[in-house]
Order: sequence, then structure tokens, then C-alpha cells
Amino acid sequence: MDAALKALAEPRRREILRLVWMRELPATDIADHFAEVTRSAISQHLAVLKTAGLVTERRDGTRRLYRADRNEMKKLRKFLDEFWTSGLERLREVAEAAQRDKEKR
Amino acid sequence: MDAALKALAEPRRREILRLVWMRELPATDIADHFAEVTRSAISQHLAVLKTAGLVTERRDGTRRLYRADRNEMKKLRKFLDEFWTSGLERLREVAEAAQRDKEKR
DNA sequence: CCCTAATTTCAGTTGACACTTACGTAAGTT
DNA sequence: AACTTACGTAAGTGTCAACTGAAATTAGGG
Repeated sequence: MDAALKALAEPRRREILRLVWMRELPATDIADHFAEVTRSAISQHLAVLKTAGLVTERRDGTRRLYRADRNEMKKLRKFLDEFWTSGLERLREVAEAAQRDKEKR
Repeated sequence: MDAALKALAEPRRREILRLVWMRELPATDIADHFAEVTRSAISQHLAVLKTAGLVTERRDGTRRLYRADRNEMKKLRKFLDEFWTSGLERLREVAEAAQRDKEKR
């Protein structure tokens, strides 16, 4: 999830993820969508997304087809949700802070 | 939202946000939570979080109190949600891709 | 007014990262 | 076998981001 968050911090990678969200696409088609950068750059972005678990790769002859792996995005949402819902976690931290204050005195 | 995503990509900043999620905290208390880095580094992280709209700052004498601004996080959740829900956006992109294919031939 | 506390700001260093160009490679095509 | 297509990988470059240590800033107390 750490890697996924970092991967999504880059706008270009978000755009790529959008492209492969609904359908599988070969690397070339993805790269064609970006006039500003080279194929190589896109290939590297795809690698980042892949190791972050945000996309999966499937080979078909000479081509490589990419598709979003929605599971990782679900985890991200869950992570954000937990900022609200996990009151327990919050309480633990409050307790720890109080402890530190005590030690300081 | 772009800035918020980037801000959260850094683990230290996520931790800070957790600390000020439930309660207001002065910068020093926040910095004390991190033994590994200097006060200065934390101050800079706080600045990033602030310009990203993830925390608010309130001055009280010589101290500065920080607190999470949950609104921005809500926006982030919305952003993630829209990867699923905005089918219209997806359809537009599919249409554009088809157009590009046509032009290629 | 000097002093201390709390905190930011500045200058400089280092490492990470997005990028390009060039090359490598595997699978189809002629 | 030679060629082409569809990619990844390697190496090098420039920029940005996280960090440190020192100086500046701001408020309050003696």
C-alpha cells in the first residue's frame, strides 16, 4: 500500500491507471496516449505500477497487455477510511503521547 | 488534491497526520514523536501538509498548533471512488481510443 | 532591554526519480 | 535467415525533495 500511494503520486501514472481501468491495453497503445514522453518512460511507469500491484501484465506473443488490478485501490480506500474509523488506533496514540509527557517531567 | 496525494506519499507525513487527526498539537510535540529526524525536518513536513490543505495551523503565543483538516482527505476518498463510479469518464476514454485507432489506419 | 523558548527559514548536501538515448531481446513475417 | 514489431533494460542527465546545521523571527518573562 505504501508503494501504491507513492505510485499514484505521479500524475502520469494516474492517467495510465485510468486508461487500463476498464480494459486491457498493450504497452504501445498506452504509450501512444502520451505524446510528450517516450515509450521508454511509459514502460518504466508501467513497471512501477506493476510492482505496486496496481496493474497486472499478461503476455500475448510479442505484446504485453496491461490491466488495472482494482484490489490494490480497494486497499487504498480502506487505508483512508481507517483514518476515521479506527478510533482504537487513535486512542492508543493519545495514550502514548500522555506517557511521553509524563516521562518528560 | 494533487498536492495532497503527493504529501501522503511520504510515510513521515502520514504519521504526522495521524498524530493531529484527533487533537491539536504544537510543533514541538509532533517533532518529539520522531527521534530520527530534526525539528527542522518536521517543520518542513508540516509546511507541505499545510499547503496541501491536509492540516491547519493556529498560533498561540510562541507556539503553533496543528490539526488535521479532514476535508481534504474526504476529497481524496472521493477521487479514489471515482475510479469506479464515473463510468462516463471511462466511456469517453474508450471512445477516444477508438478514434485514435481509426486515425491510425 | 536582555534572555529563553518555540518555531520557521536559509543554504548546502545527498539521494531519488522522471526522463532520454541507445541497445538488447523475443516473437512474428517475408 | 533476415527483417520488423513490440517491448524491456542500461546508462547517463537534470530536477526535485528530504534532510541537517546555523541563523533569523516572534512572543513572553524577568
